[in-house]
Parts: sequence; structure tokens; C-alpha cells
Amino acid sequence: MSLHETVRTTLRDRILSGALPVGAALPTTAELSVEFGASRGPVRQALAALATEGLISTGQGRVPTVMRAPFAHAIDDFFSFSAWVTAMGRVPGQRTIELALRRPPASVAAALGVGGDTRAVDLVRVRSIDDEPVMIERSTFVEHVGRLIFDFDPDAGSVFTALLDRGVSLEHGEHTINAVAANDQDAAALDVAVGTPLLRVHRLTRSAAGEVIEVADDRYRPDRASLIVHNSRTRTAPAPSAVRRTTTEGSR
Amino acid sequence: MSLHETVRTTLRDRILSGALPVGAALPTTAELSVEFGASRGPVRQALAALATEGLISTGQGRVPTVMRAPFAHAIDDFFSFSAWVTAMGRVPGQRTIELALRRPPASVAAALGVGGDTRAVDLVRVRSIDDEPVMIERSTFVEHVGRLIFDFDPDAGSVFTALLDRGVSLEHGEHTINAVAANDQDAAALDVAVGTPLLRVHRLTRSAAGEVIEVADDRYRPDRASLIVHNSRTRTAPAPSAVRRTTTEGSR
DNA sequence: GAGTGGTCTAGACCACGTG
DNA sequence: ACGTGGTCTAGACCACTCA
Repeated sequence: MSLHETVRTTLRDRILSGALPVGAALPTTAELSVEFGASRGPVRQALAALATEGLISTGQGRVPTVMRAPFAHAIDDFFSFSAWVTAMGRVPGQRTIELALRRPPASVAAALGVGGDTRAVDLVRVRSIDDEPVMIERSTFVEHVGRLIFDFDPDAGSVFTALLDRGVSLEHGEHTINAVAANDQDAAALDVAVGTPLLRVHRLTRSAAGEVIEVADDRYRPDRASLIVHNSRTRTAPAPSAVRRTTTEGSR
Repeated sequence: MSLHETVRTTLRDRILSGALPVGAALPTTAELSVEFGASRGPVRQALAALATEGLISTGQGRVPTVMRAPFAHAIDDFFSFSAWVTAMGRVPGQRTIELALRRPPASVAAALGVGGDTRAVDLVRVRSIDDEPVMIERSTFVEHVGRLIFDFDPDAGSVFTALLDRGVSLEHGEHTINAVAANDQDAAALDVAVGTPLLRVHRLTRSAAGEVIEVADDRYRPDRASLIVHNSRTRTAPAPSAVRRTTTEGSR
């Protein structure tokens, strides 16, 4: 692990453990440099990361202060339902409704960046926490990645990590969030009435090279799951939070 | 503007203008250093920021590549409805339904971190784009900030920027996102039927010092607005995206 | 005014991807 | 093998906060 990662995870652990309670001041960058045997560069990199996580508050001339404790130390688990649930100490579950290789509708093909006559792999699953259904996930993968799913059991665990293990690059996510009424399939899968408001997340997953790998439509029972987004004003941070708001009706 | 900010905004403008089309390779850090007369430090800081914005894709040994064009150059406008709409070239509007100084319910008082007998300022507004209602916003401010709102017209424009101008520190936002059915007031304000699914964003705004300034409940018509969240896997970036997912039923 | 974080430089080494 | 980005150092200056 690189030096700035060590500093970052160490400090996060101290906040999580209560050694650094909410409101407490962190050591100065100079002190941290001595403690970790590092120069100020890596230390500041670690603090900047914690600031954009929303754990600490920084500012010129001000001593960094603990703002809140992390739910868990997981961060980028946005990508993996299983990792997210596991990090919370709950038990994730999944039941596959459908796994098929077929020609996607034109809109999905366009999102995937493939021609209309190219086949793709559809995967529909119900995801659960402690055996209670929480989300219905409709994914479409580009063919060369989707074919890998036929080689393992999607009910066994995380498709995301299984694909990573097979060398698939899944680096960037673009999530468009809004609300929809449950349709017949949603209602049956999530055990709610038709028309119940659901939290809908439309996901576009890209490789490191920028190629679209997956297009997905996830629908959550809002009484069982929410999304939390933290952000700080740009100000001085090396990297801003990656949040943007948009209208649906073709804003550009 | 600091050097890394100059590099960042310049590159973003080039992507937005099409000078750097999607898929194009950016100049190497060495070349950018020469161009801007900077060392690699600020250049890398700028590239890292663009990567967490989701505009470019980076990686060890790989040349940074343009992934997508920004909707607009606005970034942290998550905080300001007016700034967001304006950045899209639309016309924001607002109509105040209520502005009152009163004792908040216990749950809100707790979120604000004040005692149950302390008064706070409630502000309920309908926000619109091009005269079409898009969102109903129910805010509660701590008293010493909320009192400032009585000094200006909340229908005139952005309360957010007006408060900033008066020296109020609004730095961190924590947004919890889910879906709800429209109640009577929602339905009337947004011109939808009662029970229509709405996108609900519960917002906690904090000062730089970590004090809670505002608690808000924003409800969007999902056919007119969505949220977009970009994130990349932690990997090498100096700062991760600040996104987290959570269950609603008291996960911690 | 003292001390803090924010910024920048110049140089170095390493890990990785591409040709 | 080469060039790339990723990381780190040592030192410097500035802007800001706080006592």
C-alpha cells in the first residue's frame, strides 16, 4: 500500500474506533509527517481524500477537524451490492430471474455503443439483505464480458468481483438517479404493491479505457435502502466530489 | 486562481469546446508542465480532479483519455438550484409558500443540533425551470442564519448565494436520496397526482466548522429532474468520489 | 505574530502499459 | 526498452486563523 493510502486508512480507522471523536482536531500535517516518516505531500493527499469523503473538515489556517464517523470503511462499494452489504455486517443475497444472450433494444444497444444487430447478455436479479428483498437489478453486458457470467453461478455472490477476478476492467460508474412507480415485475420481486414509489438508479459502467461494459437499471425499495452522497464546495480540495444534477428532458 | 485550478479549467474548456473530443488523448503531464510553466505537481492535481469528475480516464502507464464532455462547467452547484439551472442555460424560478420562525419538531431539532425549545426558520418554496415546477423544497435553518432570510426576498433568487454573501459558511453537504409518494401539498405544488413517485433528497448542510446550518427535504418530479453521480474506483486517485449507499432502517 | 494549511518547485525512483 | 503516470522528498513561500 502506498504511503498516502496508509495514512488515510490509519486515520479513518482512528475516527471509526473513536480514538478521534467527532469534533476533535487532527494532528497537524507536520506532526503526521513525523509520525509516518513522510513528507507533507502524502499526508496532504490523505487529508484531502478524507475531506472529500466528508469525514474531516479542512481549511486554510484551520486545524483539520473530525466531522463524522464513517458508516464503514468501505468507500467505492457503490459498484458492488455484495461488498456494500457485507461491510455493514449484514448478509447479502441474490436470486437470478433471468440470464439470456439476445439482441438488446435499440436504446440499450446505443448506450452500449454497439450495432443494433449485436447480441448482449441480459441479467435480471433480485438482491436482498438478510433475506429481505431490497432491489431488483436489470443489467445488460456487452457480449464478450457477459459471456463470462455463464461460467459461474450469479447466485453465488458478487458478479462484480467475479468479473474483476477474470481481468475485466470496471473503473468508472455514471449513475442517474430518479424515482419510478413499481411495475408488475418490480412489485412481485420486491413484495410491494404496483405503483409503489421506487428509487431508480440507471448505471453505466465503463472500463479504464472508457468502453461501456454494462448498462443497468436498479430499483430499490426506498423504505429499505437509500443513497447517501457527500460533497464539499470546491474551494481548495485537490479533487471535488463527483456529483452533478441534471434534468431528464434532454438537457444537452 | 491557483495554478492547478487554471490547468483544470483550461482543460475542461478544451473538452467542452470540442478541441479535445471524446476518445482523444490528453498531452502528457510533461508536456502540460511546459505549456503552463508548472511543475508536475499542480498538473497532476488538475488531472486527478478531472478524473474524479469523470471527464478523463487515467492509469499508470496509460495516456489520459477524454471519456465524456461535461454537461456544463459547473461542479459544486449541487448546493444551488439557481446556479445549476442557470449553468444549463435555463431560467430558474421560485415561489415562496411559507417563511416562518417557529419551534421545529423534535426530529428536526435533533438534526440541527439544538435544544427542543429553540426556534428555527422554516422556508418552503417551489422551484421551477422555465416556469415549470420541478421541485418542492422544505428547509429549516438554525435561527441565527435563518433570520437573515427575512432581510431579503427569497423569491428574488438564490438563498444560497445570498447567505454566502452575508458571510455564512456553507461548505459540506450530506444528501440522502430515496423515493416517496407525493402528498397533498407536494401534488398541488408540482402539479401531479397524489401518490406520484417523487425523488426525495434529504439534505444536511454544514459550515466549515462542522456546525449544522440547514436541514432540508427536497422533492423532485422525476420526469423533469434526475441526479447524476460519477465515481471511479479508488485505485490511484488522490481523492475518491464521495458516494455511499446505505439502508434506511437504522443501519448504525 | 505565531502557527496552520494551501500551493509550488525540482528532482528522483518505481510500476505499468504500449510498441 | 521506453515512456508514461504514480509516488515521494526537501524545501520554500503565501494566505489565513486564532490567540
